[in-house]
Amino acid sequence: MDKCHCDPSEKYDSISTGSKEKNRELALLCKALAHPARVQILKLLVRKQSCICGEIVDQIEDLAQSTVSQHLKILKDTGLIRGEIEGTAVCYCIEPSGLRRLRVLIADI
Amino acid sequence: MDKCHCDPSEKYDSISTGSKEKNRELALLCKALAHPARVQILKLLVRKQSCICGEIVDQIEDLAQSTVSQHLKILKDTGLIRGEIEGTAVCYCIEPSGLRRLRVLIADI
DNA sequence: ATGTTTTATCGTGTTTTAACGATAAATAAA
DNA sequence: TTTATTTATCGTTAAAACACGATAAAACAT
Repeated sequence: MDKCHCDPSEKYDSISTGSKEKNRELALLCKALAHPARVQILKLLVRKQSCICGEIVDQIEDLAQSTVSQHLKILKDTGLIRGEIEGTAVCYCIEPSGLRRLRVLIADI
Repeated sequence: MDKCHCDPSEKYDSISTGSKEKNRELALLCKALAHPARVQILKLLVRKQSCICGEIVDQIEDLAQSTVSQHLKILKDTGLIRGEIEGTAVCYCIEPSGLRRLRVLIADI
């Protein structure tokens, strides 16, 4: 609860808020994690370092299969996970570069 | 592009994806950053360690004053920034605990 | 007291997200 | 070949996000 005073000596022009592109990129990654189910899926895949097939659907309780499938698609399109067809099932796993990128951009804030 | 095989030996029950509450919390923080303008505002306030009054509106080009105000409100409600009335202006600054929390939860993934 | 500046809020329209059931597509099993 | 299993996609509905102009509220200046 400390005070908060403006310092007019600092010029705004001299402050870079990073490239527009990076901001957009971070916003997209964050949007992908802007839903509890997607956070849960990502964590699940991080912890089970080998990948998980469709039982993700069972883990995410209270959501229909089609809904979970949508969430998986969002994570995949954002580059945070990867899916590979394994017979009749599909095997999802972390896309490490995506997660790394997220961490870098967050650190950049 | 390495292979991706399921390991049926790992039991899903034994894997914790963190408390539902934490997942929800991270999702909310991420949602707050799920828009480029909000990312930009946050970065601006981090870099200018003393706070900035309404010129944020000028920095965020192409958005109306009322829209920027909405974004500021979202960041404030999420606990990432703080606003304090300073005469007729309002002075925004980072809420360090919020950003710290975000970093912790991201690291937790 | 009156007018000006700054910011928040309201009302509105548009777009995007979220969720579901139903169904299609692909493979495996019978 | 037929049937079952698994997953993605389609169509729909409801809710939330986004953006804007207009306006209200508060403090300052005249």
